[in-house]
Amino acid sequence: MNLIELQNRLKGAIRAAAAELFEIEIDQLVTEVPPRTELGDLAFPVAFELAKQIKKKGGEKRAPRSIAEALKPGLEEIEEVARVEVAGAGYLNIFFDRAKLISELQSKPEAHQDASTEPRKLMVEHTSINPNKAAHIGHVRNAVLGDTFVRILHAAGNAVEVQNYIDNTGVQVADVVVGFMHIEKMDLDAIKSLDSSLSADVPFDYYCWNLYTRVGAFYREGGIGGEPNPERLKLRIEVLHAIEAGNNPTAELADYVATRNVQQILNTMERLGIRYDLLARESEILHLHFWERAFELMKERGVIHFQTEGRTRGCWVMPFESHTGTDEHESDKIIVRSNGTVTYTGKDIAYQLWKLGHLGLDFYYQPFRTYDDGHATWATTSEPNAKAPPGVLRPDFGGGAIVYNVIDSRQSYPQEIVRKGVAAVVPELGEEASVHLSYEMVALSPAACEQLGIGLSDEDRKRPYIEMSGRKGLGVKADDLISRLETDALAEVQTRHPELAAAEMSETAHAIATGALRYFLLKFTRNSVIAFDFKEALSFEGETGPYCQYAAVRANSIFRKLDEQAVSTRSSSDGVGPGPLAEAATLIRDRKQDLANILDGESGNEIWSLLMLAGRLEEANAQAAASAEPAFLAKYTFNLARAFNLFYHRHRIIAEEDATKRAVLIAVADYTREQLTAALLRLGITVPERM
RNA sequence: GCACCCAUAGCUCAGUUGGAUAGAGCGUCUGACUUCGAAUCAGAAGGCCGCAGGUUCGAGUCCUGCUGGGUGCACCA
Repeated sequence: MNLIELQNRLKGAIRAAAAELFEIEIDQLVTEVPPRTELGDLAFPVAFELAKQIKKKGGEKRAPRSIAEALKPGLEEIEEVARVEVAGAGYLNIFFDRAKLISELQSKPEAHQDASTEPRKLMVEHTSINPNKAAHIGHVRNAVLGDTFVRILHAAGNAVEVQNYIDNTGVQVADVVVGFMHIEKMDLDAIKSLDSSLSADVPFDYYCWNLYTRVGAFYREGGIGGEPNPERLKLRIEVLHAIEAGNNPTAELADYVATRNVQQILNTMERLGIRYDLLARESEILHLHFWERAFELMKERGVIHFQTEGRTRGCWVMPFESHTGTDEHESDKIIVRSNGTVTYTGKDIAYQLWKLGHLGLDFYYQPFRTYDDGHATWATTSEPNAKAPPGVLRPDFGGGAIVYNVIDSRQSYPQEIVRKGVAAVVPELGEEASVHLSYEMVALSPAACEQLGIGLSDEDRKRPYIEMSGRKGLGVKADDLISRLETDALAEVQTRHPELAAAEMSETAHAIATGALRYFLLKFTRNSVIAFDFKEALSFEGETGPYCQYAAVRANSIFRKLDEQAVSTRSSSDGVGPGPLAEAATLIRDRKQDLANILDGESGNEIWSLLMLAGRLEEANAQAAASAEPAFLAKYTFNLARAFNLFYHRHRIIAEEDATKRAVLIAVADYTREQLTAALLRLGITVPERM
């Protein structure tokens, strides 16, 4: 028995009563948590809705309170319900049988397997950083959002495939290649020897970050702000064509640069506990002719048509009536240019069709990286005979039932076109199969810019935030920030726990740093712009990841102490005993009457409300999954940690003299730490031994 | 010009498909370490929820208009 099951039973009882008494089918039954525990554990404002329905149906006017009274008896029959009160204008407030429920909540675990009997697979694409430079904090928001959402979907019982799209043939990679070839005058061998000679301060992706900003200036006369230099811009086109064609020294060089950056980015993400199943590379979408197939499908189904006149003469366009055209802007979206080349959106439709299992073509695959725990990240390849080491089993990639694309909100227009295009090609899929999991950008606060030594104009200083730009090299690099968090955390650990071994110290510092950064990026809802601020991001106090970790660490230390006590008392006798948790469980099972007294009244309410909050993890998770909003789970986790810290302060658990009360406190603390640890794990945050 | 997003405490943000007295964190002020560790807790102060209408038993939440800010609308990716 968990709270969701209990809630469903209550809903069932209300539905049955409404059907029987008023002949009304309730489609949406709202539940609510009363503002204070004294008002009950669960509330239904259903009588208001029923009053409306009854009036509409028969014209009879009936007071919500009397409707609530009529529904009451059916609810009171349920075993775990102690009593039901009608409150306010007509709320149905449910009070659970606390003594009964506390022992039932103890008997876990809740297996979700029954929910996931359907074979459908969900797919999440996230990170997808252009492989031409190091990751910055904005990229990390994308990755953390995506990774956390994957964990939430998993916890809800879904099969999930994680993809990271690698645009290894695009202009951004081409620009860095131009930098290496035409600014640095390097060939592939020179780049390789440079790569192996780089220091840890400036690894390959950092080097590319700097080079990329120099290319921006290189394209203009006299540097940034100057007129475009057509001769040099032609180099970009040349490189781009060479990369697309493949099988030439430039393409080989580009492949090395892109692959090395992907490796570096994967290293960065590994620091945050983020991994992928598949790296889908644009080079294969190109070379395996995914676009050509999608083009055929789109022509067949009449999704696009050839323009014979007007400004877009010679192009294949997709009509897009929801956007009205103006003099400046076309209402139709060009998919194939008049020179015959395909736009990015066209390629994206092909990729999306493959993801959903409706392209009729597949990639070849090879392992890109394997991890100690047996996990493997695969990459696409155009080599049909790609080999995998023995023992590494290839999963079936693609064919997702629903595809979530984690992409920032600036791309909502192209994403809309992809969604509509795919739905037009495969009508039975519908637009619901493609979900744009959009989020607002991470920008820099003016204060953060100054700390980075970035000069601002007076105009910029007045703005609420300044957009980061890879092109301008304007941004906080992910590895820099993580390292700084680790340094700060390590200093704290060293002063608090000088007795720990060095390895354990740095492990703890790493857990804290990851917790701080992940929580910081998750506490904002997706459509809120994060104006990055160093002070906030580097904080370990207040609403932060470390705060939540600390609550779990404290809870664990209670049980460590309890175990130590148990061991020391046992050593004098036979050396075996039931252990403190089992003892508590026995007391809870046998002393129902004492239990009821302890859980009653003001002090009982306070203990009980923590247990109820801890019991709502799955509910919070389900809501986070349904609304694709990881922040919801982050807020829940923080609130649970906060409630535990309060509980921790009010009760001396180990020193409690009343045996039954002690058992209750132990049971509640144990249940809370389990739920809190599980919640944190879904946010990708681990709980260290000590901190 | 058109589309989408945002506006809630001094600052940064929550506020679940409309529900009971609008909540956190930071900052400010006051207090709590003989402890299961103070990366903590308690208390105080701080709100015409951008403005004006509307819908209804009920609106921070839904609708319309307005104001102010952001983003997008390439034969770029």
